[in-house]
Amino acid sequence: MVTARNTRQDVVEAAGRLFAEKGYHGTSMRDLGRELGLLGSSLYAHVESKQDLLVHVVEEGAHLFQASASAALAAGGAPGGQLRQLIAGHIGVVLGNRDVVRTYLNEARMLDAEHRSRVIAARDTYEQAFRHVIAAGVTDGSFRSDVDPKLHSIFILSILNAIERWYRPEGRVGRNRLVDEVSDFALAALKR
Amino acid sequence: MVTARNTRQDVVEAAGRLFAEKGYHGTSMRDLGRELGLLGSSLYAHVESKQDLLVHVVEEGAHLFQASASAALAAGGAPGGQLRQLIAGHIGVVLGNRDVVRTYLNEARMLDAEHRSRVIAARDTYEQAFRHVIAAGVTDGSFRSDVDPKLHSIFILSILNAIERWYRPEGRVGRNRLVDEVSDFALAALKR
DNA sequence: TCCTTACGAACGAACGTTCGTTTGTGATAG
DNA sequence: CTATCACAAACGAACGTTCGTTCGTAAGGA
Repeated sequence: MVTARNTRQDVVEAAGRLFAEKGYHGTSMRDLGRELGLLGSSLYAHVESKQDLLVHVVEEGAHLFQASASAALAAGGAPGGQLRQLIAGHIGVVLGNRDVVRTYLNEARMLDAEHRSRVIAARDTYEQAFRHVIAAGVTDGSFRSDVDPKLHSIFILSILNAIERWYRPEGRVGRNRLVDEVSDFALAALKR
Repeated sequence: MVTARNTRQDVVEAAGRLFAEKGYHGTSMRDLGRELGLLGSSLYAHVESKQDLLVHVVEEGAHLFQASASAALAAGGAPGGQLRQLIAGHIGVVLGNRDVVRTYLNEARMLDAEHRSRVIAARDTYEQAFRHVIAAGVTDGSFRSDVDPKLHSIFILSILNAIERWYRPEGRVGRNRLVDEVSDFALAALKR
């Protein structure tokens, strides 16, 4: 394949980029075409509709996080270490797929009701991974007994999901340092 | 018959509501008119432009947070207590002005470059309040010496700004409990 | 020869906004 | 107490533009 023609994946990627930057409703099909050197109408050779593009980007985001949680939990180990794994995995997904993640976090509410509720369900499942690890730590005594697993998982995920809003890879905080800082911050409130 | 006529403030309020719910670009002037029982064109008796509406809602949000920080710091006291005041104030603003805050947090990036940079500057000033209180706590020895004030203020603000995304006033977590949980979570990572 | 890719014109709908007109209301003058 | 007036609020048609999408057609590799 020599010719630099565009594939469906190219379109979805560009959509993730523009949706992240200008929002779903702030991005037109003609904008998206321009990003790929095409006319807006040409995109319909690759994609069913604009909404279809959003669905694909958001579902890719959901899948990335789900896969990350599965990998983090598969290793097993003590709750403290597992939580660190979950945090490191989440940060890896955010930093490795910024546009997809931004779209996943900010534009999922623009989906039609059916797709949106599936995404919300996926998010809840993902949050459960954090909740369960924290609850396990409370049960086995490695975390404080007055910890509310649901609230703490929300707090930790709030920090993790905000990273795309402020983090700059070229800044003074490296990726490993970021993982450590977030983990230490989260665990300080949990450790007995 | 008492015709409930609309004022400029009514329009701005309704705009905050719809911008929060469907996003700036997802809200049309006709949507906004319908919300008030008007035609879209009638709004121009109260407002210069759609962008103008966004400016007013976002600047109201910026002002609310700024006023909250001023009030929290005016009381003085130890860094730990001041941080609690900042957190309580922030949560008060979020819970008392949900739509304005949601628009402030999510739609400010849709502003034109000039207004957007002013909002970013205001946000940075607000974050400085948190940074300075944390730095003061490090200096006077009430917080751990290896705390990075900038990172920790970002983490705390991440938790605070995410509240509008998940908190339900009718849920099991009351407002005072929320303030306590967030404060304890934040201070656990700071206390030596 | 297919099949994929892209074009470019065109569609109807919706967009933000303008404008001349109508409506209701409160103040004022007789 | 009523008639008149000014004015803000709202209407509704219309503007030029952009929207998402469709379709017939052309090009070029497999």
